[in-house]
Amino acid sequence: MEDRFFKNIPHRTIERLSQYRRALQIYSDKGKTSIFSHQIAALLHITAVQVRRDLMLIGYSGSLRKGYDINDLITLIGELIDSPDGQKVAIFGMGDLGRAIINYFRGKREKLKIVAGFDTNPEKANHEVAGIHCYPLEKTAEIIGKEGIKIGILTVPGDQADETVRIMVEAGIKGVLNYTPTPVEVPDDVYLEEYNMISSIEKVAFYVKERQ
Amino acid sequence: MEDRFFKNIPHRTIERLSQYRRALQIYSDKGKTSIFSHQIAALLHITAVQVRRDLMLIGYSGSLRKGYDINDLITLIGELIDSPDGQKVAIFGMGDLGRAIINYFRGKREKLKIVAGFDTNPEKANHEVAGIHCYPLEKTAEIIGKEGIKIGILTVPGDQADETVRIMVEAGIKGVLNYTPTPVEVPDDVYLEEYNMISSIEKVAFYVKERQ
DNA sequence: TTTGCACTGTTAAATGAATAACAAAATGGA
DNA sequence: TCCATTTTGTTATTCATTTAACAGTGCAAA
Ligand SMILES: NC(=O)c1ccc[n+]([C@@H]2O[C@H](COP(=O)([O-])OP(=O)(O)OC[C@H]3O[C@@H](n4cnc5c(N)ncnc54)[C@H](O)[C@@H]3O)[C@@H](O)[C@H]2O)c1
Ligand SMILES: NC(=O)c1ccc[n+]([C@@H]2O[C@H](COP(=O)([O-])OP(=O)(O)OC[C@H]3O[C@@H](n4cnc5c(N)ncnc54)[C@H](O)[C@@H]3O)[C@@H](O)[C@H]2O)c1
Repeated sequence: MEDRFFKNIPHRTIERLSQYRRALQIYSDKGKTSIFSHQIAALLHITAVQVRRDLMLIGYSGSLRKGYDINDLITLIGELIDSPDGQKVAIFGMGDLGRAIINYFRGKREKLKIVAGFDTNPEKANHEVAGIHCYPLEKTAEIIGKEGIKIGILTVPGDQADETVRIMVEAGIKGVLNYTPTPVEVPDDVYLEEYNMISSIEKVAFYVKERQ
Repeated sequence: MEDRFFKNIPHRTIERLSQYRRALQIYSDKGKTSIFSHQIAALLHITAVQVRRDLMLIGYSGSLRKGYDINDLITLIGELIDSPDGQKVAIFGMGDLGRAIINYFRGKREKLKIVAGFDTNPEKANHEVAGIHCYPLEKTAEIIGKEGIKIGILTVPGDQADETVRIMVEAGIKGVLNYTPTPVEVPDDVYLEEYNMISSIEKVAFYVKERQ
């Protein structure tokens, strides 16, 4: 019932909720306790109407004169998008990007923790890399199963992406974030998000060119 | 006239064109010379209709029995999204992420080159970092102007993002790709793209949770 | 030939998302 | 006390994008 309710929140709204939380956190750190829709909007370069509409969809009400209570809203967004017991994340490929992500992620989100890494390089496997234990790829099924890890970030070389994601899925990973430039295949019950940095830069380059 | 024509190609199509090119390159490397719409579609997890529609919009025709000529299509996409003379890119913040991007980007795209880096850290400024010359931030206006750099990638610490982007824009940058978790402000004539890695992971985590 | 098949290319319809429009409520000041 | 102002919450409308429908075409096999 409640699940149903959450299910038909637009994908774009889900993305924005995560961004609202981040922006709200910054405001909160400055000592603010409440915020207006147009202030949130200005931070994210969207309209105030859109902010109000999103908050309406998640059933949050602000007060007419003070706007939205920052801490309440952060809590509510957390209840909606976080898992109550937290979720564990593993990194596949402990190279430059993998390490950068681990360092960046550390301590950022309480409910979402990187707990293991996997690499084929024998110099990395069975050692700590950036403070995370790195396992050899063969141990994937064992560790993923034992730890109950459901989310994997893929940062292996492009030509290893297909094979690695196959191993991940077989081991029980249900959500893959692929930073490789190689598009990969997953079964229907696995959620896949691909991010291609080159495309982002090319898009910026295209619109810069077009505007001149 | 021709510009007009390109202008009303949907933003999402522009994003996909860049991805088509990448996927086509992989196919081409395998020795293939032609490809069907449904094959391109399978690679990118979209429908064949959408591929055909996109290609229609850019005015490319395939042959009925062989599909699309891979090299022709790569060339055409290049003519559309690349600048004929190439575009130069600068990185602001030569830390873990900045270096990873430089290494990753090297030699990937002929028409899009990272040619300079900027950092406030005196140990980095005036040295080579990952094979790119790193300038102190004060030199931004001079170098950006002299080199004619129009695109900047922002990888400084979050609390430096606002100030750094101000300096970039003042120096003449017309397209910003912001990898900082801090949303930034740019004037109307500057194209801004923001990517927030935490939001991507949170989105994956959300949909994994919801499906259980 | 002719028929069936596997494609492409294009127009039409449906879906999804953002924006606009506006009613309702609380506050502070006239 | 009442009015103007400011902001929320919600429905209606517009806009963008995807998906569906289908006509057209060339090839291969009968
Ligand atoms: N560095 C960047 O900024 C950047 C940006 C976007 C995308 N990418 C992509 O991310 C991926 C990683 O980039 P990187 O710069 O970290 O490369 P890297 O070479 O530094 O790291 C790759 C790591 O994966 C390990 N590895 C190789 N095969 C493996 C396998 N089958 N299973 C597990 N681990 C394996 C290697 O030992 C190495 O540690 C690449 O696909 C790259 O194209 C990188
Ligand atoms: N590392 C990641 O995987 C990752 C992922 C997503 C986002 N980010 C974000 O990217 C940014 C950089 O991350 P990082 O891991 O490379 O951090 P880092 O600390 O390794 O690098 C930051 C670099 O910026 C330089 N710097 C500081 N102030 C500057 C200024 N005003 N102008 C120019 N240079 C300046 C520093 O000297 C340092 O070299 C951060 O905002 C981080 O949140 C990082």
